[in-house]
Amino acid sequence: MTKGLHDCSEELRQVELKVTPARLAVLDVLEKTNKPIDIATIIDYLEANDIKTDPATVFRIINSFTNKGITKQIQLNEGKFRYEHASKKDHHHLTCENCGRIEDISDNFITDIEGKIKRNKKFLVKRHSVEFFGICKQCQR
Amino acid sequence: MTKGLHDCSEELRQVELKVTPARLAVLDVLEKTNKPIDIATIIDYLEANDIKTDPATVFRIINSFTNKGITKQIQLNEGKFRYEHASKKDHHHLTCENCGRIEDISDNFITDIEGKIKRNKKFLVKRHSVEFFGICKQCQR
DNA sequence: TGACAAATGCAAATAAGTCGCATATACTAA
DNA sequence: TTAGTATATGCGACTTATTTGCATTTGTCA
Repeated sequence: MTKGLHDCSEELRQVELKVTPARLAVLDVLEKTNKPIDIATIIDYLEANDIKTDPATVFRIINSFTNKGITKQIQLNEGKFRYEHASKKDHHHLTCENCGRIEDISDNFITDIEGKIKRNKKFLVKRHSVEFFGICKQCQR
Repeated sequence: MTKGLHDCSEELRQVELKVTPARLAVLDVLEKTNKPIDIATIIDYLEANDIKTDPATVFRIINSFTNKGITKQIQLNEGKFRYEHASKKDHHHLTCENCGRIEDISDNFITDIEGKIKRNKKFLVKRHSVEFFGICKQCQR
């Protein structure tokens, strides 16, 4: 049993989710990928690693993860959701509309704005989604 | 022929889209609503106003509008798109997770960030999506 | 180890959106 | 004003993303 797997088991127990092979495998992809990933990609990964699961199960797993705060649901103006491990520090994405590459940028400005929104609008911000779309360095050549 | 209708016709001609009843009606809902609206709501409105159309047509209309820059596609972490008239000045939304109300806030901070992104990351931002979710004033009581 | 709740697999259902094709309609130019 | 043409629409089928019900399996914990 590797350290990696052990950590993931802990993570599941802490949110009172049973430790199952499918869940460990999904946690595994999320860690390996480190970018917002869609369900189809997760399923491909599981298949490639001979972990037999049903798509419905993967959807259920990801939903339980999101409910428990293990993952965050993200939308990049596609007709589907992507997911990212919630342990990543506050950050946003730069999505290249040409090659699809997704870069991260740190979030060191939204907090101020949320304070402003609270003062001016009396709206209590609980979460935000900040996404940038454009052309990445490589594709500008 | 009302002034309203005439304006909408102009808007369509300017982007080389033929002026049809369905398109005028969709432009009409978009103006009346003034908030990001989903396809189902547009269809409901058309039905309520006895404008006979097929859902496929509405999807096609909205897509052509978005391609021509008449509307903007927006995602509020639902499994679908919403659309908003592009003539609205740069702004973002505050979506209440309790009652669903959508408020606007003006955008007077993102421009700076895009300059920073360009300098630091050499990523050329072409558009952004900035959404806040939380609890609105009314629902905080 | 056995019981029980929770997780999974499978199949079917739903929702959002797309596509092909035949027909209808808006625009253009005569 | 009208005929011709390109475009838009309606309809039906289809795809993709996601959900749900239900029977079965599997973690967990005493």
